[in-house]
Amino acid sequence: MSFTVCANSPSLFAIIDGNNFFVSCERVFNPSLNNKPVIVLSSNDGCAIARSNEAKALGIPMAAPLHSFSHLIKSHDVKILSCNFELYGDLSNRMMHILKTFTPDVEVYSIDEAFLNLSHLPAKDYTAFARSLYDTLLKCIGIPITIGMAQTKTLAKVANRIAKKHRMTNLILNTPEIINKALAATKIGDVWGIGRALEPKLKLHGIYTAYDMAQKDPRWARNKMTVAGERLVRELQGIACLPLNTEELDRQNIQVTRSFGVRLSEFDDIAEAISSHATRLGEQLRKRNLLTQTLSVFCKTSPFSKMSYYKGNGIVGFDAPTNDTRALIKGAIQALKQAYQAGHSFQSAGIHAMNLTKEGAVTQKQLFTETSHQKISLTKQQTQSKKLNQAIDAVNQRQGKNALFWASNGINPRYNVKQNQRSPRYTTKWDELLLVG
DNA sequence: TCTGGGGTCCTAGGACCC
DNA sequence: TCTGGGGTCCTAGGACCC
Repeated sequence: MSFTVCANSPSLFAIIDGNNFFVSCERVFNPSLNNKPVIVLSSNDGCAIARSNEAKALGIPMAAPLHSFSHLIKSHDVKILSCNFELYGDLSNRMMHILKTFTPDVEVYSIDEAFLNLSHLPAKDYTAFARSLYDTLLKCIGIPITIGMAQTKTLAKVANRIAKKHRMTNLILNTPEIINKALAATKIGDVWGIGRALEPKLKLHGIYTAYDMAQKDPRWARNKMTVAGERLVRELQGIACLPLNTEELDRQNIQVTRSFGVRLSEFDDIAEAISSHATRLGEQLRKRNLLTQTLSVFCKTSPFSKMSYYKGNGIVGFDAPTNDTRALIKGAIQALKQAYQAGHSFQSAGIHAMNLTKEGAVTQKQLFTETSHQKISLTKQQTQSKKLNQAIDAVNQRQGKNALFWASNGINPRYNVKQNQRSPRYTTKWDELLLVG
């Protein structure tokens, strides 16, 4: 793998992220949650995926399963919410839109984070700019943010982390003294790019903080951690290796995975879930004008169960790349037959589309396997499928998800996830608007 | 009893070719 | 009996992120 240090890279990066983002989204429409411990749960109300500062102070860890802190919920009146990604996604879009009014050089990094290039600003204006960004987002969307600024993305992440810890709205690392102090105060496991597996390995080499890592020779890091290690050391040393990616790239793969509301054993029940996942997948592919050549499907038992763990996989390929829901469902069920094994208590199932291509591009396989006559008849069929899928998408867009659905998804499906505490989708559903009495 | 879901990048190793 | 070496492509799996 080739390795390059970025040429013409911004001389100052900012990372902006929404504080406890999902909790903050909920608080926008429900101020009674302010100043209280609040938790947002993962799909199926499984574990904590966002915590307010008050909930963090109670010692509820990230990704902790609900049952492991149920005693705290009662004793400290912790407010519990199911996740509402439609709401979070919409507020995220609004946040990114506002950021782009400040500068066009925005990289949307995740639902709650964006990198900005601030090189165009005079040095004396950095803090005022950050303050203005904070005030605007709080006023227009109601989401508090934290801003970290430094000469590389990795250092900006360090700045952001420290700012958050000290409840500051922004922090800039702009002198060697401040940078070294910040690095020394950052545990190696808290550095962006160092995960669970690398942390203990680095400690064996006497690296406990980001400062220790920054003292290493990049060649040493490459030897121990391959190209990512070399990049990390250089970034910590202030040499930008990660560019600002302002272009939104096409997805390389799309997956739809859900755990079931209850354990399922029968093939037909799991087939209904997979059929529903294939429907969601089709919607995603069409929204992005993508086609898939290959589908893989899995079903698995719970990894936490005392019973022996089972995961089955199945894979199907299509003659021509497709995003037609009917073809996807048919292929997915075929793949599930390979993955399924009777006698297990299944906990979740998923579908994964790979080898994605842009709609309109003809593959080499099509080019050489179809006569012109076949090509014309296929095109006609594809046109009909496209119209059908478009019509269904339009109805569901207007009338709500699943207003029209495929019978194979099940009339009263047993796979439905639990979402007992979901807030209204205030900003995207007319019948769920906030009412002021 | 109860433990999420959706991504990316990188490498090693096998198959295959000349 | 003696049986190369270098290249590409693909896939699985591990690591990371949010």
